[in-house]
Amino acid sequence: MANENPSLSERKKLILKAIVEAHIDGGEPVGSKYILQNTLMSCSSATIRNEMAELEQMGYLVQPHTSAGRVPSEAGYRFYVDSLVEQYAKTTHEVVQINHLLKAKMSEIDQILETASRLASSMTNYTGIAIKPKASSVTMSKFELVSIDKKQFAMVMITSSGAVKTKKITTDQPIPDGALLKLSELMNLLLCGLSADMINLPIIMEMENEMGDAAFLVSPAVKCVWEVMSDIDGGELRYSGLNHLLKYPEYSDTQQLGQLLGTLEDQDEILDLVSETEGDDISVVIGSESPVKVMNNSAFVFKPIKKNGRTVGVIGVLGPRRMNYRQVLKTIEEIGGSIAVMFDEEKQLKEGNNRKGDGDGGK
Amino acid sequence: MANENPSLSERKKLILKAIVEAHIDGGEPVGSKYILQNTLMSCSSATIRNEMAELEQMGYLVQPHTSAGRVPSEAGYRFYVDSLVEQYAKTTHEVVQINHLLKAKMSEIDQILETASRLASSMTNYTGIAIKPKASSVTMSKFELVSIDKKQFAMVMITSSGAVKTKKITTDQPIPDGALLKLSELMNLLLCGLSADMINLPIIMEMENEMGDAAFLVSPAVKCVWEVMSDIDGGELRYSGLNHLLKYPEYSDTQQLGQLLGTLEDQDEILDLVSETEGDDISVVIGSESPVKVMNNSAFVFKPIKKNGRTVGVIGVLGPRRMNYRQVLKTIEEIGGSIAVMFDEEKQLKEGNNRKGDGDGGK
DNA sequence: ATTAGCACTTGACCTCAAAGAGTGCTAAAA
DNA sequence: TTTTAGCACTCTTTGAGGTCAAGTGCTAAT
Repeated sequence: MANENPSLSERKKLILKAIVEAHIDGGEPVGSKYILQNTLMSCSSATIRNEMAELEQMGYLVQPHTSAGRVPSEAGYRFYVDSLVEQYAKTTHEVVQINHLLKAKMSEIDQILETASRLASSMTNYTGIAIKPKASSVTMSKFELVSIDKKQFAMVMITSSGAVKTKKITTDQPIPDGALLKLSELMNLLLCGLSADMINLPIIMEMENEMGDAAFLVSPAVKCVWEVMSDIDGGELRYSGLNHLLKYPEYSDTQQLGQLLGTLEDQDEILDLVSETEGDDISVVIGSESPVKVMNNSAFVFKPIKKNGRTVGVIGVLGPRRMNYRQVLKTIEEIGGSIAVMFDEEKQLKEGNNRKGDGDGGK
Repeated sequence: MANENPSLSERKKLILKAIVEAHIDGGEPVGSKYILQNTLMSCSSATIRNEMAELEQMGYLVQPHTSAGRVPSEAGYRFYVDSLVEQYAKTTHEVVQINHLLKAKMSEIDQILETASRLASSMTNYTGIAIKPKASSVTMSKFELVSIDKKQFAMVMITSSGAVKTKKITTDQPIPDGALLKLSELMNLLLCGLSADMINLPIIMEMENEMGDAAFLVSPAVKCVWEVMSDIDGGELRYSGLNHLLKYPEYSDTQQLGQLLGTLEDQDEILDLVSETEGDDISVVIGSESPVKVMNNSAFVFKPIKKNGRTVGVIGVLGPRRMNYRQVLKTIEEIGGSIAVMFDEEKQLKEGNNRKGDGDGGK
């Protein structure tokens, strides 16, 4: 297939590499003069031109038009990539961060909001937005430990708001018989009702003390609890269906679109905008009614999602100012309503339970 | 604030509404003649022009330039939206679907892939892609039921691949004492090792028979199991960081960008492209090397994610053909490696366990 | 084999005029 | 007093023509 690769002279390789990298960098055709200046070549531009002409004949370069510089062809990129492919090496530094992020799971609310955003986008053909404001003061109301095998168990946590969280925990040593039962009793006794910052060293030490020879289980378990609780906190903004915006000529100016997206990335501005608008009902922000300047040509329809009276998120739709408000309003109302119903069902059941048998895991 | 709203004559309202809707539809300034033709107005264009002039003076309309039609101003949209806001009503038909989608949770693999895609995008400044191919033959290896309150319990399921799934189940009637224990025994006995399509009516009937007066628990529980198992199946494609593409002049042509995104939405083409390329290693598809025509100016770097020897997903980066291959290759390799390590840890632990004590939840 | 110099090609950019769309205004009609 | 018809006016859009700069290919000299 690519049989002539080895037949490239060293200088040709150097020139090809220089062209590819220059083009990657700048995006424009690169001329002989540019190469001369940006690489340490001991020859003139004419020589480079000759080599370039040959490289073009071989199929590695392409001229967009007669008097433009050269651009790498597919084969050119292919050669570059193939000769590069052995070179990359892991930078262990970044790997740690990757690992951390990968292991962080999505919370339940996150998932609902994400799905809602996706839904809103696909139903309206605009961009769906989901915002999770900074929540706080989550506590656990019940723990349950489920053995998976000798060295693994799952921790099931039920939060004060009734959400069920699962974490899988892996230990170095085999788990002694009965240790899980003991640990779960202990956690239900000591950790229920505590917010993340109330779990401190004395509590952990007491737990380790009580656990005896299975004390090694305490640290990872508590760490898990802590992670889950802090996972629930933290404001975030998700959007989906950006591609829909491209259909509208308002955003054919890539500049503006880029700015708008930048604003979305920033998050803070949108979060401000949303938190400014109080009330449970659906809101419509049109153009410069918002403090965000970039949104001059856009409109933003959104609705807070309440759970037990507290705002747990916002879902919405972002589109051109001339968006189909009728449809969007309907859709957001529907999705918001659906989520509210979901939460309401949970709430009613919990209240019913509180009235009948409170304090089953009491502290 | 908007005090003069009621002072609009009926005809003005009608015209304003027509202009807003025409503009929503077409995106261009709308002239008097157009309105005359597209609404059933019994007057001439001159009359409409007069009204439009007045509406403009009132601030509801705006002329981009002297000889263009009118475009609704912010106030115009505001008036339209406000007068519309009471009108939207729920179409209960769609609500059902919304509910269904909202309640579907993300699987663990999904979350990892999603995070990976996000990571890849933010680390490379191109578009991150995560693909979950059609998986199959998931079975459950253990069930555990955890009571939440009188009418709610959580079902913890451990799949054959070791993933932990949780579903919360809400019942109409209070759950009899001991019923959960019985049900969990029954499920562990009858459902372990079965794939989704092997759970059939006879099994369910036997379970209901065994459960006696708590038979009402069986149906929702089995349904849940089934949902979780089919949630794990099904190919899907996620991408994130589309906005990064806007930075590159290759995609400043909104047309092309739109087509490319359309291809991504289609999913099938990309799924084909990926499944065609076999092997564990990182792949680079440059431009028209791929069968997808739209990708002429683009390149796609991806790597399959294996778990226990089976491909469970693909992560990758999509960008302009002149992407920074060095960086992208490195990043994908890193993320892929991190995921592999995560899976490997799980695998090793499971194997260690299998050797020592297999069949703890045996059937 | 390399280099210097020059003619040549071609897209980018600017200007200008013609065309087209839609208005505002005025005067007549209802 | 309100509506309508007609017409001049304004402003964008489009395409043609012309200049400019970039970068090449080629030839002749080193």
